[in-house]
Amino acid sequence: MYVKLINPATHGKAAYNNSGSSAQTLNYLKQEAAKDGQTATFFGADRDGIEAAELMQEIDTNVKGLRADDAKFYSLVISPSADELEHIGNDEQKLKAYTRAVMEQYAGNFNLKEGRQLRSEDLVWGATIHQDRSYRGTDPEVAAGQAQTGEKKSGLQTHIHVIVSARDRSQKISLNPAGRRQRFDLINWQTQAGKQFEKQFTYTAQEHEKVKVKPRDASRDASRAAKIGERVGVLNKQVPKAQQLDPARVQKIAQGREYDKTFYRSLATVERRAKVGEPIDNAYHLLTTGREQPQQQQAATSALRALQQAVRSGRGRDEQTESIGEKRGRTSGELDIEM
DNA sequence: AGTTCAACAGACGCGCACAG
DNA sequence: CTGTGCGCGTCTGTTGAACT
Repeated sequence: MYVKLINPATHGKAAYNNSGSSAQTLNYLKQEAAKDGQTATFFGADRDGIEAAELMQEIDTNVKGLRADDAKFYSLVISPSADELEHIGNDEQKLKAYTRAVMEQYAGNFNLKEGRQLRSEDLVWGATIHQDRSYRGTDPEVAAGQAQTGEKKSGLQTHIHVIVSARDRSQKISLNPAGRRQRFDLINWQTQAGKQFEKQFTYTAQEHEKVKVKPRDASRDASRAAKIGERVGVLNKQVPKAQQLDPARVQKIAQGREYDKTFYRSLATVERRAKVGEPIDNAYHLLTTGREQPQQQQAATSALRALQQAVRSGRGRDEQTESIGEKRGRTSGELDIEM
């Protein structure tokens, strides 16, 4: 199972521009369906047969609180492998049921304040099933002369397009699946979606059908540590004795943060200050949290904020993930989605 | 009520070093 | 040569608070 969030910026086509009306995107999906000889009707959480115009109305009016250039909706593609489609007999009803389950998971993956949970009925969304895919100019088969742009791909190519509003139904919560991982863990959702298919249809996924998470590469940690040690040494010569840093403690912080960007950014900040003779007495705090000042807690509300802060700084360092979206370096093409 | 601001941290992408 | 990963500058989304 390959579940994808389309990035309109890198995707090139205007069809996925999402900062305005959804008319363009829906129109495009309609056209594509027409090419397959289908008529594009959409389905939602609890009903079928929604017309494009109706969905457009829903999406385009569910934008209170969003700014002019903000994303108003997101385009998702749910793309089972040919084997998976085979397994369920390419059954439209099963695909709909599956999409509904995946959208339930989509809603559930948003981490909201005070542990609020969203259900799919809190979302505004609609989906449509496409049966075919065509070759694109960027496909390797086209480059190799084995296929022509626009030519239909063979085999089962059924996939599902979903349009989901960037605001919840109450228009109070922004729902951006492309943002921070603490807010919405895209990889986790994609993984869940794969497992959902296995569970829902009693299927055992093959390795290549699963989301792969690359573990962090620790092989260079030793050389990182050496470099950091050197930098701390240089830095310590630039500050008065009382402000000098304990190299071992700095190493420990670096290790704890898994040599992430926040650590390096903070280290660079401390170095810059040491160089111009500014005090660096908050160095340990800065290196540990990436923040200059501890969160002050005057009111009860800010206690919660501090807690969230602690949670944030305590986890969520990037595990490196293999690109399953539109990141550079993708060459397989096998799972690439025809829009 | 709605809008703007400031602070912050994660994501993105550039330029570079290095391996094969 | 290409591909990959690194460090870090920059961009962007999210938040609560301070403004209308």
